[in-house]
Amino acid sequence: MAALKYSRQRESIKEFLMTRKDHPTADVVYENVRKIYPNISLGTVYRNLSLLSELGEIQKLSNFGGADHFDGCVTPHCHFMCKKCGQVLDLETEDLNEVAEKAVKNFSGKITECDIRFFGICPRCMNN
Amino acid sequence: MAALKYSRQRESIKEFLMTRKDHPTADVVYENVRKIYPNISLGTVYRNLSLLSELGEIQKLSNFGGADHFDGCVTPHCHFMCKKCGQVLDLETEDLNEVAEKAVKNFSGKITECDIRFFGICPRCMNN
DNA sequence: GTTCATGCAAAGGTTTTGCAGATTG
DNA sequence: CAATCTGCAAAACCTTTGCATGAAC
Repeated sequence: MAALKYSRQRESIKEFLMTRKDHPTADVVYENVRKIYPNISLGTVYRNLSLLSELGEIQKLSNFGGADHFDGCVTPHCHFMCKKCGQVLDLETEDLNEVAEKAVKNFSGKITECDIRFFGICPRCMNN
Repeated sequence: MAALKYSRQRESIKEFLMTRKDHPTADVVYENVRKIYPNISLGTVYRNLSLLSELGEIQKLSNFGGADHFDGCVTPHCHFMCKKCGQVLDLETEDLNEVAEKAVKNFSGKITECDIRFFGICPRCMNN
Protein backbone atom coordinates (compact mmCIF):
# COMPACT_ATOMS: atom_id res chain seq x y z
CA MET A 1 0.00 0.00 0.00
CA ALA A 2 1.28 3.43 -0.91
CA ALA A 3 2.61 5.65 1.86
CA LEU A 4 0.70 8.79 2.54
CA LYS A 5 2.32 12.17 2.00
CA TYR A 6 1.15 15.48 3.27
CA SER A 7 -0.61 17.84 0.90
CA ARG A 8 -1.92 21.27 1.72
CA GLN A 9 -4.76 20.76 -0.72
CA ARG A 10 -5.98 17.68 1.09
CA GLU A 11 -5.66 19.47 4.41
CA SER A 12 -7.71 22.36 3.11
CA ILE A 13 -10.44 20.08 1.73
CA LYS A 14 -10.77 18.34 5.05
CA GLU A 15 -10.78 21.59 6.99
CA PHE A 16 -13.47 23.00 4.77
CA LEU A 17 -15.68 19.96 5.29
CA MET A 18 -15.27 20.22 9.05
CA THR A 19 -16.62 23.76 9.11
CA ARG A 20 -19.78 22.87 7.21
CA LYS A 21 -22.77 21.28 8.80
CA ASP A 22 -24.53 20.81 5.49
CA HIS A 23 -23.08 18.18 3.17
CA PRO A 24 -21.53 19.77 0.13
CA THR A 25 -20.94 18.07 -3.21
CA ALA A 26 -17.48 17.78 -4.74
CA ASP A 27 -18.24 20.80 -6.84
CA VAL A 28 -19.05 22.98 -3.86
CA VAL A 29 -15.90 21.82 -2.13
CA TYR A 30 -13.97 22.74 -5.26
CA GLU A 31 -15.44 26.23 -5.50
CA ASN A 32 -14.62 26.94 -1.88
CA VAL A 33 -11.16 25.47 -1.65
CA ARG A 34 -10.36 27.42 -4.79
CA LYS A 35 -10.65 30.61 -2.78
CA ILE A 36 -7.57 29.48 -0.89
CA TYR A 37 -5.77 27.53 -3.62
CA PRO A 38 -6.92 29.11 -6.88
CA ASN A 39 -5.04 26.56 -8.98
CA ILE A 40 -6.49 23.45 -7.42
CA SER A 41 -8.21 21.20 -9.94
CA LEU A 42 -11.48 19.33 -9.71
CA GLY A 43 -9.56 16.10 -10.25
CA THR A 44 -7.51 16.73 -7.14
CA VAL A 45 -10.65 17.44 -5.16
CA TYR A 46 -12.19 14.15 -6.27
CA ARG A 47 -9.01 12.22 -5.61
CA ASN A 48 -8.72 13.59 -2.10
CA LEU A 49 -12.37 13.17 -1.26
CA SER A 50 -12.06 9.52 -2.28
CA LEU A 51 -8.88 9.08 -0.33
CA LEU A 52 -10.23 10.73 2.80
CA SER A 53 -13.35 8.63 2.75
CA GLU A 54 -11.30 5.45 2.32
CA LEU A 55 -9.27 6.52 5.34
CA GLY A 56 -12.50 6.99 7.25
CA GLU A 57 -11.80 10.67 7.89
CA ILE A 58 -14.90 11.81 6.05
CA GLN A 59 -18.08 10.16 4.87
CA LYS A 60 -19.24 9.85 1.30
CA LEU A 61 -22.99 10.01 0.84
CA SER A 62 -23.70 8.35 -2.47
CA ASN A 63 -26.72 8.98 -4.55
CA PHE A 64 -29.20 11.22 -2.94
CA GLY A 65 -30.11 11.77 -6.55
CA GLY A 66 -27.50 13.68 -8.50
CA ALA A 67 -23.94 14.20 -7.32
CA ASP A 68 -22.44 12.61 -4.22
CA HIS A 69 -22.37 14.57 -0.99
CA PHE A 70 -19.60 14.58 1.59
CA ASP A 71 -19.86 14.75 5.34
CA GLY A 72 -16.99 15.85 7.57
CA CYS A 73 -18.58 14.11 10.53
CA VAL A 74 -17.97 10.37 10.70
CA THR A 75 -19.88 9.42 13.82
CA PRO A 76 -22.85 7.34 12.69
CA HIS A 77 -26.00 9.30 12.10
CA CYS A 78 -28.85 9.36 9.63
CA HIS A 79 -29.43 11.80 6.82
CA PHE A 80 -32.43 13.56 5.48
CA MET A 81 -32.87 15.01 2.02
CA CYS A 82 -35.38 17.75 1.29
CA LYS A 83 -37.35 16.97 -1.83
CA LYS A 84 -37.92 20.63 -2.45
CA CYS A 85 -34.54 22.26 -2.08
CA GLY A 86 -32.31 19.21 -2.31
CA GLN A 87 -30.45 20.02 0.88
CA VAL A 88 -29.06 17.11 2.90
CA LEU A 89 -29.32 17.44 6.68
CA ASP A 90 -28.27 15.39 9.68
CA LEU A 91 -30.98 13.72 11.68
CA GLU A 92 -30.92 12.99 15.36
CA THR A 93 -32.28 9.49 15.91
CA GLU A 94 -32.23 6.68 18.36
CA ASP A 95 -29.72 3.98 17.56
CA LEU A 96 -31.21 2.31 14.57
CA ASN A 97 -28.62 0.19 12.89
CA GLU A 98 -28.84 -2.52 15.49
CA VAL A 99 -32.60 -2.59 15.30
CA ALA A 100 -32.44 -2.77 11.54
CA GLU A 101 -29.97 -5.61 11.44
CA LYS A 102 -32.02 -7.62 13.86
CA ALA A 103 -35.04 -7.23 11.65
CA VAL A 104 -33.47 -9.15 8.79
CA LYS A 105 -34.82 -12.66 8.40
CA ASN A 106 -33.57 -15.73 6.61
CA PHE A 107 -30.43 -14.27 5.15
CA SER A 108 -27.37 -16.46 4.91
CA GLY A 109 -24.99 -13.75 3.73
CA LYS A 110 -23.13 -11.36 5.99
CA ILE A 111 -24.34 -7.85 6.74
CA THR A 112 -21.62 -5.35 7.50
CA GLU A 113 -23.36 -2.04 7.04
CA CYS A 114 -26.76 -0.52 7.14
CA ASP A 115 -27.75 2.88 5.90
CA ILE A 116 -31.00 4.62 6.68
CA ARG A 117 -32.08 7.70 4.80
CA PHE A 118 -35.11 9.89 5.10
CA PHE A 119 -36.83 12.11 2.57
CA GLY A 120 -39.41 14.85 2.96
CA ILE A 121 -39.68 18.59 3.41
CA CYS A 122 -37.11 20.41 5.49
CA PRO A 123 -38.07 22.91 8.19
CA ARG A 124 -37.09 25.88 6.08
CA CYS A 125 -39.15 24.78 3.07
CA MET A 126 -42.14 24.10 5.36
CA ASN A 127 -42.40 27.85 5.92
CA ASN A 128 -42.44 28.84 2.26
CA MET B 1 -50.79 15.59 -18.57
CA ALA B 2 -50.11 13.59 -21.70
CA ALA B 3 -52.30 10.58 -22.48
CA LEU B 4 -50.56 7.23 -22.42
CA LYS B 5 -50.33 5.16 -25.56
CA TYR B 6 -49.49 1.52 -25.79
CA SER B 7 -46.02 0.54 -26.86
CA ARG B 8 -44.72 -2.96 -27.31
CA GLN B 9 -41.29 -1.81 -26.17
CA ARG B 10 -42.62 -0.58 -22.86
CA GLU B 11 -44.56 -3.80 -22.44
CA SER B 12 -41.49 -5.86 -23.11
CA ILE B 13 -39.37 -3.87 -20.65
CA LYS B 14 -41.92 -4.37 -17.94
CA GLU B 15 -42.30 -8.06 -18.65
CA PHE B 16 -38.57 -8.55 -18.54
CA LEU B 17 -38.33 -6.87 -15.16
CA MET B 18 -41.11 -9.08 -13.80
CA THR B 19 -39.23 -12.25 -14.65
CA ARG B 20 -36.08 -11.18 -12.84
CA LYS B 21 -35.62 -11.42 -9.15
CA ASP B 22 -32.33 -9.62 -9.23
CA HIS B 23 -32.43 -5.90 -9.99
CA PRO B 24 -30.94 -5.15 -13.35
CA THR B 25 -29.53 -1.82 -14.46
CA ALA B 26 -30.89 0.02 -17.49
CA ASP B 27 -28.06 -1.40 -19.52
CA VAL B 28 -28.93 -5.00 -18.67
CA VAL B 29 -32.56 -4.32 -19.49
CA TYR B 30 -31.44 -2.90 -22.81
CA GLU B 31 -29.28 -5.90 -23.69
CA ASN B 32 -32.09 -8.29 -22.92
CA VAL B 33 -35.00 -6.48 -24.54
CA ARG B 34 -32.81 -6.11 -27.58
CA LYS B 35 -33.06 -9.87 -28.09
CA ILE B 36 -36.75 -9.32 -28.82
CA TYR B 37 -36.65 -5.86 -30.38
CA PRO B 38 -33.20 -5.55 -31.91
CA ASN B 39 -33.77 -1.94 -32.91
CA ILE B 40 -34.75 -0.62 -29.52
CA SER B 41 -32.52 2.19 -28.32
CA LEU B 42 -31.03 2.85 -24.93
CA GLY B 43 -32.88 6.17 -24.84
CA THR B 44 -36.19 4.38 -25.15
CA VAL B 45 -35.25 2.03 -22.36
CA TYR B 46 -34.41 4.94 -20.08
CA ARG B 47 -37.55 6.83 -21.05
CA ASN B 48 -39.74 3.85 -20.29
CA LEU B 49 -38.01 2.92 -17.08
CA SER B 50 -38.56 6.49 -15.89
CA LEU B 51 -42.16 6.45 -17.01
CA LEU B 52 -42.91 3.10 -15.40
CA SER B 53 -41.41 4.14 -12.14
CA GLU B 54 -43.41 7.37 -12.17
CA LEU B 55 -46.51 5.29 -12.73
CA GLY B 56 -45.54 3.16 -9.77
CA GLU B 57 -45.35 0.00 -11.83
CA ILE B 58 -41.71 -0.58 -11.10
CA GLN B 59 -39.26 0.71 -8.55
CA LYS B 60 -36.11 2.68 -9.25
CA LEU B 61 -33.24 2.00 -6.88
CA SER B 62 -30.86 4.90 -7.21
CA ASN B 63 -28.84 4.23 -4.15
CA PHE B 64 -26.17 1.71 -4.72
CA GLY B 65 -23.17 3.42 -6.15
CA GLY B 66 -22.89 3.24 -9.92
CA ALA B 67 -25.84 2.89 -12.24
CA ASP B 68 -29.43 2.81 -11.06
CA HIS B 69 -31.12 -0.53 -10.57
CA PHE B 70 -34.73 -1.36 -11.32
CA ASP B 71 -37.07 -3.62 -9.44
CA GLY B 72 -40.21 -5.11 -10.96
CA CYS B 73 -41.64 -5.68 -7.51
CA VAL B 74 -43.22 -2.61 -5.92
CA THR B 75 -44.31 -3.96 -2.56
CA PRO B 76 -42.10 -2.32 0.06
CA HIS B 77 -39.04 -4.30 0.99
CA CYS B 78 -35.40 -3.62 1.78
CA HIS B 79 -32.42 -4.18 -0.44
CA PHE B 80 -28.97 -5.55 0.07
CA MET B 81 -25.91 -4.91 -2.04
CA CYS B 82 -22.97 -7.28 -2.11
CA LYS B 83 -19.71 -5.38 -1.81
CA LYS B 84 -17.89 -8.11 -3.65
CA CYS B 85 -20.00 -8.80 -6.73
CA GLY B 86 -22.21 -5.71 -6.76
CA GLN B 87 -25.40 -7.71 -6.94
CA VAL B 88 -28.53 -6.21 -5.39
CA LEU B 89 -30.84 -8.60 -3.58
CA ASP B 90 -34.16 -8.38 -1.80
CA LEU B 91 -34.16 -8.76 1.95
CA GLU B 92 -36.91 -10.15 4.05
CA THR B 93 -37.32 -7.97 7.12
CA GLU B 94 -39.78 -7.02 9.77
CA ASP B 95 -41.64 -3.80 9.09
CA LEU B 96 -38.98 -1.20 9.59
CA ASN B 97 -40.10 2.08 8.17
CA GLU B 98 -42.44 2.77 11.02
CA VAL B 99 -39.78 1.97 13.58
CA ALA B 100 -37.35 4.19 11.77
CA GLU B 101 -39.67 7.16 11.58
CA LYS B 102 -40.46 6.92 15.26
CA ALA B 103 -36.79 7.02 16.08
CA VAL B 104 -36.33 10.52 14.69
CA LYS B 105 -36.01 13.18 17.39
CA ASN B 106 -36.32 16.94 17.38
CA PHE B 107 -37.09 17.39 13.73
CA SER B 108 -39.51 20.07 12.72
CA GLY B 109 -39.69 19.20 9.02
CA LYS B 110 -41.91 16.56 7.51
CA ILE B 111 -40.76 13.02 6.74
CA THR B 112 -42.52 11.35 3.86
CA GLU B 113 -40.21 8.49 2.98
CA CYS B 114 -37.60 6.32 4.51
CA ASP B 115 -35.15 4.07 2.77
CA ILE B 116 -33.13 1.37 4.44
CA ARG B 117 -30.27 -0.32 2.65
CA PHE B 118 -27.90 -3.04 3.72
CA PHE B 119 -24.40 -3.85 2.54
CA GLY B 120 -22.18 -6.86 3.03
CA ILE B 121 -21.27 -10.15 1.42
CA CYS B 122 -23.94 -12.15 -0.37
CA PRO B 123 -24.43 -15.88 0.23
CA ARG B 124 -22.85 -16.83 -3.07
CA CYS B 125 -19.71 -14.77 -2.46
CA MET B 126 -19.43 -16.20 1.08
CA ASN B 127 -18.58 -19.57 -0.48
CA ASN B 128 -15.80 -18.35 -2.74
C1' DG C 1 -55.01 13.39 -38.55
C1' DT C 2 -53.46 14.29 -34.08
C1' DT C 3 -50.85 12.76 -30.40
C1' DC C 4 -47.57 10.16 -28.37
C1' DA C 5 -43.49 6.96 -28.75
C1' DT C 6 -39.40 5.64 -31.09
C1' DG C 7 -34.50 5.50 -32.92
C1' DC C 8 -30.63 7.90 -33.46
C1' DA C 9 -27.12 10.74 -32.14
C1' DA C 10 -25.55 14.49 -29.71
C1' DA C 11 -25.03 16.69 -25.32
C1' DG C 12 -25.36 16.80 -20.27
C1' DG C 13 -23.60 16.10 -15.65
C1' DT C 14 -20.52 13.62 -12.65
C1' DT C 15 -16.39 11.15 -11.82
C1' DT C 16 -12.06 8.88 -13.17
C1' DT C 17 -7.61 8.64 -15.37
C1' DG C 18 -2.97 9.39 -17.96
C1' DC C 19 0.78 12.05 -17.87
C1' DA C 20 4.50 15.48 -17.15
C1' DG C 21 5.97 18.33 -13.69
C1' DA C 22 5.97 19.88 -8.73
C1' DT C 23 6.17 18.61 -3.88
C1' DT C 24 7.15 15.76 0.10
C1' DG C 25 10.01 12.79 2.95
C1' DC D 1 16.48 10.76 -5.06
C1' DA D 2 12.37 8.10 -4.77
C1' DA D 3 7.62 8.17 -3.88
C1' DT D 4 3.57 10.64 -3.90
C1' DC D 5 0.65 14.45 -5.26
C1' DT D 6 -0.80 18.02 -8.44
C1' DG D 7 -2.89 20.49 -12.55
C1' DC D 8 -4.54 19.84 -16.83
C1' DA D 9 -7.23 17.78 -20.18
C1' DA D 10 -9.18 13.92 -22.15
C1' DA D 11 -12.05 10.12 -21.51
C1' DA D 12 -15.32 7.25 -19.15
C1' DC D 13 -19.69 6.60 -17.42
C1' DC D 14 -24.55 7.06 -16.88
C1' DT D 15 -28.55 9.55 -18.25
C1' DT D 16 -31.26 13.00 -20.69
C1' DT D 17 -32.78 15.44 -24.78
C1' DG D 18 -33.85 17.31 -29.71
C1' DC D 19 -35.55 16.03 -33.75
C1' DA D 20 -37.49 13.63 -37.69
C1' DT D 21 -39.95 9.40 -38.46
C1' DG D 22 -43.18 5.82 -37.11
C1' DA D 23 -47.04 3.80 -34.41
C1' DA D 24 -51.36 4.25 -31.74
C1' DC D 25 -55.89 6.00 -31.22
